[in-house]
Amino acid sequence: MNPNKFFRKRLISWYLQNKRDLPWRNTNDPYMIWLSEIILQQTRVSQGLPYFLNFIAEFPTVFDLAKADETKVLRLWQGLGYYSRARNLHACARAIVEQYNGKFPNTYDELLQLKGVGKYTAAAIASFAFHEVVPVVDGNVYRVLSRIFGVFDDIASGQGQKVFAQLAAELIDRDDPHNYNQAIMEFGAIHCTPTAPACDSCIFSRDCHANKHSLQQNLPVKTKKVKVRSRFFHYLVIQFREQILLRQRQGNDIWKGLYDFYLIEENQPLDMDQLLDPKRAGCLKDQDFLLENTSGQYKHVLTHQRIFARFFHIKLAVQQLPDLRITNGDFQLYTREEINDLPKPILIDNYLNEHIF
DNA sequence: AACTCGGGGCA
DNA sequence: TGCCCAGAGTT
Repeated sequence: MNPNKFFRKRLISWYLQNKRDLPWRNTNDPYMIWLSEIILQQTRVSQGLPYFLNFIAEFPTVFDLAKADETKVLRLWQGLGYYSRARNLHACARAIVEQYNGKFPNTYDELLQLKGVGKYTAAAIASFAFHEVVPVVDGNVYRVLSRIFGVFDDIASGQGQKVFAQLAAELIDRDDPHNYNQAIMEFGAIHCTPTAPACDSCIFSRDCHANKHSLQQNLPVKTKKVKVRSRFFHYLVIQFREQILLRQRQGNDIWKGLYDFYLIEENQPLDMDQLLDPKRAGCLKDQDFLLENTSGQYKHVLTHQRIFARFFHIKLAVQQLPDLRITNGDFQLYTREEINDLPKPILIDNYLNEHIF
Protein backbone atom coordinates (compact mmCIF):
# COMPACT_ATOMS: atom_id res chain seq x y z
CA MET A 1 0.00 0.00 0.00
CA ASN A 2 1.44 3.38 -0.92
CA PRO A 3 2.06 5.79 1.96
CA ASN A 4 -0.71 8.20 1.06
CA LYS A 5 -3.29 5.45 0.90
CA PHE A 6 -2.02 4.03 4.18
CA PHE A 7 -2.37 7.48 5.75
CA ARG A 8 -5.93 8.16 4.67
CA LYS A 9 -7.25 4.68 5.38
CA ARG A 10 -5.64 4.62 8.82
CA LEU A 11 -6.96 8.10 9.55
CA ILE A 12 -10.55 7.36 8.51
CA SER A 13 -10.48 4.12 10.48
CA TRP A 14 -9.36 6.03 13.56
CA TYR A 15 -12.08 8.63 12.99
CA LEU A 16 -14.91 6.13 12.72
CA GLN A 17 -13.89 4.67 16.09
CA ASN A 18 -13.11 7.89 17.96
CA LYS A 19 -15.29 10.67 16.57
CA ARG A 20 -17.35 12.84 18.86
CA ASP A 21 -21.09 12.82 18.40
CA LEU A 22 -21.75 16.37 17.22
CA PRO A 23 -25.13 17.60 15.96
CA TRP A 24 -23.84 18.90 12.61
CA ARG A 25 -22.44 15.47 11.86
CA ASN A 26 -25.87 13.85 11.88
CA THR A 27 -27.19 15.73 8.88
CA ASN A 28 -26.66 16.37 5.18
CA ASP A 29 -28.49 19.70 5.37
CA PRO A 30 -26.14 22.32 3.93
CA TYR A 31 -27.82 24.97 6.08
CA MET A 32 -26.86 23.21 9.28
CA ILE A 33 -23.38 22.44 8.00
CA TRP A 34 -22.84 26.01 6.83
CA LEU A 35 -24.08 27.40 10.15
CA SER A 36 -21.78 25.14 12.13
CA GLU A 37 -18.76 26.02 10.00
CA ILE A 38 -19.26 29.77 10.35
CA ILE A 39 -19.67 29.41 14.11
CA LEU A 40 -16.58 27.22 14.43
CA GLN A 41 -14.21 29.59 12.59
CA GLN A 42 -11.43 30.37 15.08
CA THR A 43 -13.65 28.85 17.76
CA ARG A 44 -13.42 25.63 19.76
CA VAL A 45 -16.23 23.11 19.50
CA SER A 46 -16.93 23.42 23.23
CA GLN A 47 -17.44 27.15 22.88
CA GLY A 48 -19.45 27.05 19.66
CA LEU A 49 -21.76 24.13 20.39
CA PRO A 50 -24.28 25.95 22.62
CA TYR A 51 -24.47 28.78 20.06
CA PHE A 52 -25.18 26.28 17.29
CA LEU A 53 -28.02 24.75 19.30
CA ASN A 54 -29.48 28.19 20.07
CA PHE A 55 -29.34 29.23 16.42
CA ILE A 56 -30.97 26.03 15.20
CA ALA A 57 -33.72 26.37 17.80
CA GLU A 58 -34.33 30.02 16.90
CA PHE A 59 -33.82 29.68 13.13
CA PRO A 60 -34.63 26.11 12.01
CA THR A 61 -34.24 27.01 8.33
CA VAL A 62 -32.36 29.54 6.24
CA PHE A 63 -35.68 31.30 5.65
CA ASP A 64 -36.12 31.91 9.37
CA LEU A 65 -32.62 33.34 9.62
CA ALA A 66 -33.12 35.55 6.56
CA LYS A 67 -36.34 36.98 8.01
CA ALA A 68 -34.78 37.96 11.33
CA ASP A 69 -33.47 41.40 12.25
CA GLU A 70 -29.70 41.72 12.24
CA THR A 71 -29.85 42.92 15.83
CA LYS A 72 -31.45 39.67 16.90
CA VAL A 73 -28.79 37.68 15.07
CA LEU A 74 -26.03 39.68 16.75
CA ARG A 75 -27.69 39.23 20.14
CA LEU A 76 -27.70 35.47 19.67
CA TRP A 77 -24.05 35.70 18.60
CA GLN A 78 -23.11 37.79 21.66
CA GLY A 79 -19.99 36.45 23.36
CA LEU A 80 -18.75 34.45 20.39
CA GLY A 81 -16.57 37.23 19.02
CA TYR A 82 -15.56 38.18 15.48
CA TYR A 83 -18.97 39.73 14.95
CA SER A 84 -18.49 40.22 11.21
CA ARG A 85 -19.17 36.49 11.05
CA ALA A 86 -22.69 37.11 12.34
CA ARG A 87 -23.30 40.03 10.00
CA ASN A 88 -22.02 38.03 7.03
CA LEU A 89 -24.02 35.00 8.16
CA HIS A 90 -27.19 37.06 8.09
CA ALA A 91 -26.39 38.70 4.74
CA CYS A 92 -25.55 35.29 3.30
CA ALA A 93 -28.85 33.82 4.49
CA ARG A 94 -30.71 36.64 2.74
CA ALA A 95 -28.71 36.06 -0.45
CA ILE A 96 -29.48 32.34 -0.34
CA VAL A 97 -33.19 33.09 -0.06
CA GLU A 98 -33.31 35.87 -2.61
CA GLN A 99 -30.79 34.72 -5.22
CA TYR A 100 -30.80 30.95 -4.76
CA ASN A 101 -34.43 30.38 -3.90
CA GLY A 102 -33.45 29.17 -0.45
CA LYS A 103 -31.26 26.38 -1.79
CA PHE A 104 -27.51 26.39 -1.13
CA PRO A 105 -25.25 26.10 -4.19
CA ASN A 106 -23.66 22.66 -4.35
CA THR A 107 -20.15 23.28 -5.66
CA TYR A 108 -16.96 24.60 -4.09
CA ASP A 109 -16.60 27.40 -6.64
CA GLU A 110 -20.13 28.69 -6.10
CA LEU A 111 -19.95 28.37 -2.33
CA LEU A 112 -16.75 30.42 -2.36
CA GLN A 113 -18.70 33.39 -3.69
CA LEU A 114 -20.89 33.60 -0.57
CA LYS A 115 -20.22 36.22 2.09
CA GLY A 116 -18.20 34.85 4.99
CA VAL A 117 -17.35 31.68 3.09
CA GLY A 118 -13.65 31.36 2.31
CA LYS A 119 -11.56 28.47 1.05
CA TYR A 120 -11.84 26.41 4.21
CA THR A 121 -15.60 26.81 4.67
CA ALA A 122 -16.36 26.27 0.98
CA ALA A 123 -14.37 23.02 1.06
CA ALA A 124 -16.08 21.94 4.27
CA ILE A 125 -19.61 22.49 2.96
CA ALA A 126 -18.84 21.05 -0.49
CA SER A 127 -17.34 17.87 0.96
CA PHE A 128 -19.70 17.36 3.92
CA ALA A 129 -22.97 18.16 2.22
CA PHE A 130 -22.22 17.29 -1.41
CA HIS A 131 -19.23 14.90 -1.22
CA GLU A 132 -17.13 16.99 -3.55
CA VAL A 133 -13.45 16.04 -3.53
CA VAL A 134 -11.92 19.23 -2.09
CA PRO A 135 -9.54 19.13 0.89
CA VAL A 136 -10.09 21.30 3.95
CA VAL A 137 -7.06 23.13 5.27
CA ASP A 138 -7.57 24.63 8.71
CA GLY A 139 -5.45 24.99 11.84
CA ASN A 140 -5.85 21.31 12.66
CA VAL A 141 -4.72 20.24 9.19
CA TYR A 142 -1.62 22.45 9.31
CA ARG A 143 -0.66 20.89 12.62
CA VAL A 144 -1.30 17.25 11.68
CA LEU A 145 0.37 17.41 8.26
CA SER A 146 3.36 19.45 9.40
CA ARG A 147 4.09 17.02 12.23
CA ILE A 148 3.51 13.71 10.49
CA PHE A 149 5.14 14.63 7.18
CA GLY A 150 7.75 16.99 8.59
CA VAL A 151 6.67 20.06 6.66
CA PHE A 152 8.54 23.12 7.94
CA ASP A 153 7.07 25.73 5.63
CA ASP A 154 5.68 28.77 7.42
CA ILE A 155 1.88 28.51 7.62
CA ALA A 156 1.68 32.30 7.85
CA SER A 157 3.13 32.73 4.38
CA GLY A 158 1.32 32.34 1.11
CA GLN A 159 3.97 29.97 -0.15
CA GLY A 160 3.60 27.76 2.91
CA GLN A 161 -0.16 27.65 2.52
CA LYS A 162 0.29 26.49 -1.06
CA VAL A 163 2.56 23.67 0.07
CA PHE A 164 0.00 22.44 2.59
CA ALA A 165 -2.86 22.79 0.13
CA GLN A 166 -0.92 20.71 -2.40
CA LEU A 167 -0.14 18.00 0.14
CA ALA A 168 -3.75 17.96 1.33
CA ALA A 169 -4.95 17.54 -2.25
CA GLU A 170 -2.69 14.51 -2.70
CA LEU A 171 -3.80 12.90 0.52
CA ILE A 172 -7.58 13.31 0.35
CA ASP A 173 -9.61 10.11 -0.12
CA ARG A 174 -11.29 10.57 -3.48
CA ASP A 175 -13.85 7.92 -2.64
CA ASP A 176 -14.73 9.34 0.76
CA PRO A 177 -13.81 13.05 0.92
CA HIS A 178 -16.43 13.70 3.59
CA ASN A 179 -15.05 11.32 6.19
CA TYR A 180 -11.45 12.08 5.26
CA ASN A 181 -11.90 15.80 5.87
CA GLN A 182 -13.79 15.20 9.10
CA ALA A 183 -11.15 12.72 10.18
CA ILE A 184 -8.07 14.88 9.78
CA MET A 185 -9.67 17.78 11.64
CA GLU A 186 -10.98 15.56 14.41
CA PHE A 187 -7.56 13.97 14.73
CA GLY A 188 -5.99 17.38 15.16
CA ALA A 189 -8.67 18.54 17.55
CA ILE A 190 -8.65 15.67 20.03
CA HIS A 191 -5.44 13.66 19.46
CA CYS A 192 -2.68 15.66 17.75
CA THR A 193 -3.36 18.69 19.93
CA PRO A 194 -1.19 21.85 20.02
CA THR A 195 0.52 21.55 23.39
CA ALA A 196 0.19 17.93 24.51
CA PRO A 197 -0.29 15.54 21.59
CA ALA A 198 -0.97 11.94 22.65
CA CYS A 199 2.02 10.54 20.81
CA ASP A 200 2.28 7.42 22.98
CA SER A 201 -1.08 6.14 21.81
CA CYS A 202 -0.89 7.55 18.29
CA ILE A 203 -1.66 5.46 15.23
CA PHE A 204 1.15 7.29 13.40
CA SER A 205 3.75 7.23 16.18
CA ARG A 206 6.19 5.09 14.16
CA ASP A 207 5.87 7.18 11.02
CA CYS A 208 5.44 10.70 12.41
CA HIS A 209 8.40 12.95 11.66
CA ALA A 210 7.78 15.18 14.68
CA ASN A 211 7.49 12.23 17.05
CA LYS A 212 10.63 10.56 15.75
CA HIS A 213 12.63 13.77 16.15
CA SER A 214 10.81 15.25 19.17
CA LEU A 215 9.72 18.27 17.20
CA GLN A 216 6.08 18.33 18.26
CA GLN A 217 6.46 21.71 19.91
CA ASN A 218 8.19 23.19 16.85
CA LEU A 219 5.52 22.28 14.34
CA PRO A 220 3.74 23.79 12.62
CA VAL A 221 6.10 26.69 11.91
CA LYS A 222 4.34 30.01 12.27
CA THR A 223 6.28 33.26 12.21
CA LYS A 224 3.52 35.82 12.34
CA LYS A 225 3.58 37.54 15.69
CA VAL A 226 0.59 39.49 16.93
CA LYS A 227 1.13 43.09 17.89
CA VAL A 228 -0.95 43.90 20.95
CA ARG A 229 -1.92 47.48 21.54
CA SER A 230 -3.27 49.00 24.74
CA ARG A 231 -6.38 51.16 24.74
CA PHE A 232 -7.93 53.17 27.56
CA PHE A 233 -11.73 53.37 27.52
CA HIS A 234 -13.76 55.71 29.72
CA TYR A 235 -17.44 54.94 29.55
CA LEU A 236 -20.02 57.47 30.71
CA VAL A 237 -23.01 55.40 31.76
CA ILE A 238 -25.61 58.13 31.60
CA GLN A 239 -28.88 57.30 33.30
CA PHE A 240 -32.06 59.38 32.97
CA ARG A 241 -34.79 58.14 35.27
CA GLU A 242 -34.82 54.38 34.70
CA GLN A 243 -33.23 54.45 31.28
CA ILE A 244 -29.64 54.44 30.04
CA LEU A 245 -28.07 55.96 26.93
CA LEU A 246 -26.56 53.56 24.44
CA ARG A 247 -25.60 53.64 20.79
CA GLN A 248 -24.80 51.06 18.15
CA ARG A 249 -21.11 50.96 17.25
CA GLN A 250 -20.18 51.65 13.65
CA GLY A 251 -17.10 52.05 11.51
CA ASN A 252 -13.93 50.03 11.27
CA ASP A 253 -13.26 49.09 14.86
CA ILE A 254 -14.00 46.25 17.23
CA TRP A 255 -17.57 45.33 18.09
CA LYS A 256 -19.17 46.80 14.96
CA GLY A 257 -22.94 46.48 15.26
CA LEU A 258 -22.92 46.03 19.02
CA TYR A 259 -24.19 48.55 21.59
CA ASP A 260 -22.17 50.43 24.19
CA PHE A 261 -22.20 53.66 26.23
CA TYR A 262 -20.73 57.06 25.53
CA LEU A 263 -17.04 56.38 25.08
CA ILE A 264 -14.08 58.64 25.67
CA GLU A 265 -10.87 57.01 24.54
CA GLU A 266 -7.40 58.36 25.14
CA ASN A 267 -3.92 56.95 25.24
CA GLN A 268 -3.85 57.09 29.03
CA PRO A 269 -6.27 56.68 31.95
CA LEU A 270 -8.26 59.73 33.01
CA ASP A 271 -10.21 60.65 36.15
CA MET A 272 -13.63 62.27 36.32
CA ASP A 273 -12.26 65.82 36.50
CA GLN A 274 -10.32 65.25 33.30
CA LEU A 275 -13.39 63.80 31.62
CA LEU A 276 -15.27 67.00 32.49
CA ASP A 277 -12.68 69.08 30.68
CA PRO A 278 -14.31 71.25 27.97
CA LYS A 279 -12.58 69.31 25.22
CA ARG A 280 -14.13 66.04 26.42
CA ALA A 281 -17.53 65.91 28.17
CA GLY A 282 -17.47 69.46 29.42
CA CYS A 283 -21.14 70.06 28.68
CA LEU A 284 -21.99 67.73 31.56
CA LYS A 285 -20.76 70.43 33.91
CA ASP A 286 -23.73 72.56 32.95
CA GLN A 287 -26.15 69.85 34.07
CA ASP A 288 -27.41 68.65 37.40
CA PHE A 289 -26.03 65.20 37.72
CA LEU A 290 -24.84 62.76 40.32
CA LEU A 291 -21.77 60.61 39.92
CA GLU A 292 -23.38 57.51 41.31
CA ASN A 293 -20.39 55.21 40.99
CA THR A 294 -16.94 54.96 39.50
CA SER A 295 -16.06 51.38 38.67
CA GLY A 296 -12.73 49.74 39.14
CA GLN A 297 -10.52 49.22 36.14
CA TYR A 298 -11.63 46.40 33.86
CA LYS A 299 -8.94 44.69 31.82
CA HIS A 300 -10.47 43.18 28.72
CA VAL A 301 -8.03 41.13 26.66
CA LEU A 302 -8.50 40.49 22.97
CA THR A 303 -6.11 38.82 20.55
CA HIS A 304 -4.70 42.11 19.36
CA GLN A 305 -5.75 44.61 22.00
CA ARG A 306 -5.60 45.13 25.76
CA ILE A 307 -8.49 47.33 26.79
CA PHE A 308 -8.38 49.09 30.15
CA ALA A 309 -11.88 50.34 30.86
CA ARG A 310 -13.47 52.36 33.64
CA PHE A 311 -17.18 53.11 33.92
CA PHE A 312 -18.60 56.33 35.35
CA HIS A 313 -22.25 55.86 36.29
CA ILE A 314 -23.94 59.25 36.03
CA LYS A 315 -27.53 60.00 37.02
CA LEU A 316 -29.06 63.08 35.47
CA ALA A 317 -31.08 65.01 38.05
CA VAL A 318 -33.24 67.00 35.66
CA GLN A 319 -36.87 66.98 34.57
CA GLN A 320 -36.20 66.73 30.84
CA LEU A 321 -33.38 64.98 29.06
CA PRO A 322 -31.07 67.89 28.20
CA ASP A 323 -29.19 68.29 24.97
CA LEU A 324 -25.86 66.94 26.08
CA ARG A 325 -24.19 67.67 22.74
CA ILE A 326 -21.92 64.70 23.36
CA THR A 327 -24.87 62.62 22.33
CA ASN A 328 -25.72 62.95 18.68
CA GLY A 329 -28.58 61.11 17.05
CA ASP A 330 -26.89 57.76 17.47
CA PHE A 331 -27.70 57.66 21.16
CA GLN A 332 -31.01 56.56 22.58
CA LEU A 333 -32.44 55.83 26.00
CA TYR A 334 -33.20 52.18 26.70
CA THR A 335 -34.95 50.45 29.57
CA ARG A 336 -33.45 47.50 31.35
CA GLU A 337 -35.67 45.12 29.38
CA GLU A 338 -34.69 46.71 26.07
CA ILE A 339 -31.02 46.60 26.96
CA ASN A 340 -31.30 42.91 27.70
CA ASP A 341 -32.32 42.31 24.08
CA LEU A 342 -29.52 44.41 22.58
CA PRO A 343 -26.25 42.80 21.45
CA LYS A 344 -23.40 44.04 23.63
CA PRO A 345 -19.69 43.37 23.97
CA ILE A 346 -18.88 41.06 26.88
CA LEU A 347 -17.12 43.94 28.59
CA ILE A 348 -20.34 45.96 28.60
CA ASP A 349 -22.46 42.97 29.58
CA ASN A 350 -20.18 42.20 32.50
CA TYR A 351 -20.34 45.77 33.77
CA LEU A 352 -24.13 45.89 33.50
CA ASN A 353 -24.51 42.66 35.41
CA GLU A 354 -22.09 43.71 38.15
CA HIS A 355 -23.13 47.33 38.67
CA ILE A 356 -26.48 48.19 37.12
CA PHE A 357 -28.80 45.20 37.02
C1' DA B 1 1.61 40.27 2.23
C1' DA B 2 0.14 42.49 6.22
C1' DC B 3 -3.48 43.86 9.11
C1' DT B 4 -7.79 43.53 11.59
C1' DC B 5 -11.56 41.31 13.59
C1' DG B 6 -13.36 38.37 20.14
C1' DG B 7 -13.45 35.64 23.64
C1' DG B 8 -12.20 31.66 26.20
C1' DG B 9 -9.20 27.83 27.68
C1' DC B 10 -4.92 25.89 28.60
C1' DA B 11 -0.07 24.95 30.34
C1' DT C 1 1.76 35.39 30.21
C1' DG C 2 1.63 33.36 25.34
C1' DC C 3 -0.58 30.53 22.14
C1' DC C 4 -4.39 28.50 19.83
C1' DC C 5 -9.02 27.70 18.24
C1' DA C 6 -13.13 23.73 11.98
C1' DG C 7 -10.70 31.76 8.99
C1' DA C 8 -12.39 35.70 6.27
C1' DG C 9 -12.32 40.41 4.61
C1' DT C 10 -9.86 44.60 3.79
C1' DT C 11 -5.98 47.42 2.52
